Amino acid sequence: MATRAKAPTINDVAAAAGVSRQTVTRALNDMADVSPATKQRVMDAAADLHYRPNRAAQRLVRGRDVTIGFVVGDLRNPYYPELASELSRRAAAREWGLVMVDLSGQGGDERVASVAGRVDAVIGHIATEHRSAIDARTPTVLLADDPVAGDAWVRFDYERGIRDAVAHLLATGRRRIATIDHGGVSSLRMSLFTRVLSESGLAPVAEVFAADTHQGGVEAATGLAACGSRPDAVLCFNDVLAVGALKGFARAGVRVPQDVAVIGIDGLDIGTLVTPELTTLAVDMPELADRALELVDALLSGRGGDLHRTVAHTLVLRESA
Amino acid sequence: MATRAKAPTINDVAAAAGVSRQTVTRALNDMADVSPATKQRVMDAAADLHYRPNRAAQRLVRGRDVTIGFVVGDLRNPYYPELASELSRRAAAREWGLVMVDLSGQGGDERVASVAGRVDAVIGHIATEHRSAIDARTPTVLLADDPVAGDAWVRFDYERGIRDAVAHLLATGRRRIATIDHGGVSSLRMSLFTRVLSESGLAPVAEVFAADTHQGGVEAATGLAACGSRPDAVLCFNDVLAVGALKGFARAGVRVPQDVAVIGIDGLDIGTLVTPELTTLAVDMPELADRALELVDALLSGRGGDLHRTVAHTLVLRESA
DNA sequence: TTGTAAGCGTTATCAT
DNA sequence: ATGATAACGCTTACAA
Repeated sequence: MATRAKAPTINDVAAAAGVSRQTVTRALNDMADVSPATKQRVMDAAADLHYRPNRAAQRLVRGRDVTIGFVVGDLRNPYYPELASELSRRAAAREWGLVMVDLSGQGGDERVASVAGRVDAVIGHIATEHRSAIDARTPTVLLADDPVAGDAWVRFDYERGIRDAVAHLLATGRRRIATIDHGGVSSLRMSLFTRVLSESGLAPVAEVFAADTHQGGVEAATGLAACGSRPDAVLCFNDVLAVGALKGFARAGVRVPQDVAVIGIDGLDIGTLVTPELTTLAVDMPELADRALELVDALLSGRGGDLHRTVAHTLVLRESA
Repeated sequence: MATRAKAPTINDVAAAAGVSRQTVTRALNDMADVSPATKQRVMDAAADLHYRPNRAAQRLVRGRDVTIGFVVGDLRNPYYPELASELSRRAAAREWGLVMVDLSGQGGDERVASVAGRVDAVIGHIATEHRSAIDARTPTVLLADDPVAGDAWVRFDYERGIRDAVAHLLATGRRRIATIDHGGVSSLRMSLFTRVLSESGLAPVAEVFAADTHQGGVEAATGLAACGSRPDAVLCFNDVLAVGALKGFARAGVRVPQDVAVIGIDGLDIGTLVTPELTTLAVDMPELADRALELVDALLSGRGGDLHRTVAHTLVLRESA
């Protein structure tokens, strides 16, 4: 379609039906003042030519509308759908369209660039590597742990949640604490965790890096379970990894939470699907969605003000810790 | 924005900068032949007025493009994101945009209607109640268990999968078989299951209806576990319910698969996250996505032919049965 | 009932 | 380097 010869226009239909463009519009849009016969003739001609009105043209003449793009790393990480669900609901309420782009797989850059070109604004956890793919003029709201200068963003504040988590772990007698991180270097959230831990004179007994998938969590936990001095608590980069860890430990015969406490980050629904249910640092998704859209609004309306927001994670105690 | 006074146009910028429209275009799009001074002046004026090019106009002049809408019942059921992920990838390959609409919550009808108006075609598991909200002229590809006349659709064929499942259950000595269905009346897939079962002279020992959520599954299993003559196998309407059932049984102290076998339908990733891993009737998502887009293509290009496809579910044996 | 004319906001072409 | 002048496909007055 994108490269089809040329789509029939309303003029083609008019010509085929032997009427004017106007009559076609009227017939096709069920407007008054069209004789049944003419209308039928127009409809037939349209069907015949496989005519489809050009949306861009329709919108141009009908007036402005807003579409925003939501860029996600991988739709299969439930974090994104959960956030998307909130965004979708809220965007609809403002009569904004919401386009989602999944960056997993090949050609992420192209996809980011492509969506940026089709929408009025972009929201997303956009990895640094993809940020340059976004046209500088496309209003963008970044969702990130580490704020980036020059853009509108919503950042996450783990401070309070992590302090509560550490306090909880210590209170329940955990001392051999490990982390399952993701990526090549220590993530901000894990660094923060380590720092808070050090305030109590503790240091992680292990810091393992895993692929950001369920399987990565399984493997990381398997390794941890096998290592000589097994940890008695693990903080995971996110819930997906944590759920994987739960499974890895279960397989290795390590009981959670008796032998080891497991804490995730995100507060996803899957945390309640598993047994034991996952204790996690949860983010308030509705709030996150609200903040993000609020910034989009500010960006689109050009009204200045502070384009930065912070949402805090809170500790949700369930069964795994 | 949708109702903002009126957005500044390129003409406003041109006027403000004291140049022609064309110069503005050139300056803003980094084209050649613009003096640095002029360019700067234009940029300033644009920034000043918070000018944003009208996408509809840009698209109109740049040529046709295709956007398809994917209507989902609830993004939080992992089935949808998994399918969306496939669709997204494939749509991108064809240079089609993909808009997702989550129908959960209030105002589903409006949302369906709204998206139908913004896209070139719609794909989705669209409940009968919402179908009428789609403009009759919007090409639509329905994904459903029960084919509906007059539209293009992809239907699911459980026959083979269900036969394999029944054979497996019988071969492993299960005789007291129950179902956890969803909705008010027996779903097609469950009816089929019951029918196949009857061919072996068996009938479900229980048919419970649950809310289509994880929690619904938990409750259904809890009830089944408590009932006097507990089933030794359960087929669930989908994986989300099945995972809930797994949890409900675990809580009730009923072992899976020793005491009861649990089988889901869909083949979602979450089935591998839980312990024991879920045995399920899986659908080939990539294939499903391919078929759906193939039909969209046929619809858009107006080329006739058979607009119906069938994809079969296959039994994936894991640990729960 | 139907047709004519005038845009909608942008980019492309061709002058200047 | 800059500016007229046409499109792009559609809808909405306004005529006929």
